[in-house]
Amino acid sequence: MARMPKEHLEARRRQILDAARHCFIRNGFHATSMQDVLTEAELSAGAVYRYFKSKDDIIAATAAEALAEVASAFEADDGARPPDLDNIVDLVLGVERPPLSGSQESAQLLVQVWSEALRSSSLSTKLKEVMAEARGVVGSLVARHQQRGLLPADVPAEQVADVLMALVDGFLVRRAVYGHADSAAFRNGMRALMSAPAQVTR
Amino acid sequence: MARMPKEHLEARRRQILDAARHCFIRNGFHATSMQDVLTEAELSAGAVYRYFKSKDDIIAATAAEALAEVASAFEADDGARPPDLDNIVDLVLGVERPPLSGSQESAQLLVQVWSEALRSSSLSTKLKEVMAEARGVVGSLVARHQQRGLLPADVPAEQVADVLMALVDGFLVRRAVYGHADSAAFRNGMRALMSAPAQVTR
DNA sequence: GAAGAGAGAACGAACATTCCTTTTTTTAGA
DNA sequence: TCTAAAAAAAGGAATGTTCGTTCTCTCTTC
Repeated sequence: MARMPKEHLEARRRQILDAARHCFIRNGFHATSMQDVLTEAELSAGAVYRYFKSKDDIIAATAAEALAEVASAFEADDGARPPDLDNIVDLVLGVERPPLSGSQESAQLLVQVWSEALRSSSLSTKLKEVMAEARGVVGSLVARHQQRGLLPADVPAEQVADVLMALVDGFLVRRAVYGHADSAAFRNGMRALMSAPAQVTR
Repeated sequence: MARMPKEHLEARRRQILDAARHCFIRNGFHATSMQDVLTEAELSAGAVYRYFKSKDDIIAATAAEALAEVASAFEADDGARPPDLDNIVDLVLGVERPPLSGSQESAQLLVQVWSEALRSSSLSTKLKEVMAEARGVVGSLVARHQQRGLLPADVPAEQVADVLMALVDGFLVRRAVYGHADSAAFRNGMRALMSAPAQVTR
């Protein structure tokens, strides 16, 4: 037998997924051709089809990684943290941490994942799972604030969590469309809305 | 000469755009084939290509109408209105008014428009224009609240407007992915966050 | 030397678009 | 008012391209 070391197999797979990710971010899942991916990966068709059985397979793997990135960004906030709720955007989008701080590219890919989820029921299922899990994490964060009297307790924590998560999604849309999306200004706006003492940005 | 009444020409154009809209919502811009559109519109290729010079032309027209829908939803809130800020989602998404209340379909199409804007610079430009205009409208709404002391005045109104608009976008994502997205529960969550008197949903 | 890994030509299907034909409609002349 | 010519509108087969995928052959690695 002449099986190559599996580290090399995994490296090849990664090489393909990275190339595909670039192409998909640049042109979307369906406007990207296999030839585009092959060229970007500097590999032949025969090579790529040894690691993925179809283009849809590559799309699914790319989308799954994007969702995993989101999930881990939320999971990292699970512990009993230093939570100012108006910091949640920074917390989740990771000003210092790696996860979603890949900035514009991750946001752009996530928008594409949303739109692909509208036509792929399996992707839609995964997306809903991630959202449900995140709602739980953020919901318990909200509940702790309610117990401490920092938030009105007469509203279900999950409803507040939905609003906070919608804020994150809306922020990601802005980050995807414009390149920057100033999280400090965003946090400022949140503070004002929450009637908390605000610090002026400029 | 034998030119048909222009009302019929416009009806044909509408028929094509409606069919294309359905297809695009169902399958996305680039996974929808011309044949799909022709079948849905119950027209031949020759007929459709008399009204649109290319598929990209149909995509552009569909996206432009979606953005116009968003723009008009925000413009309708321009007057000195009955504005509770936490009602903005209902206001903009139109619980009673027509604009974006087309519910899931409009939200799904808008997500596709976002993702298409990532690869079409002309669409990206139009999207930014609509966002900028909406920011102005919502910003002046915020400014009025600040003048009345309902919001901290030491934060630029536009920063608060950005947060509110991000909320709307996030809500639309939920409405696109799930079908429903309960706006009453969402408003409830906003009230809690804003420390305003909350009404319990259940 | 055996077999996995990769290259790249080849394939059929599907694609957007065009082109020619047929049908339908409007208008002008009688 | 009816008819005929003309032109527009629609149909649908045809076209050339591009797509995703496969197949065969060569090279590389254990």
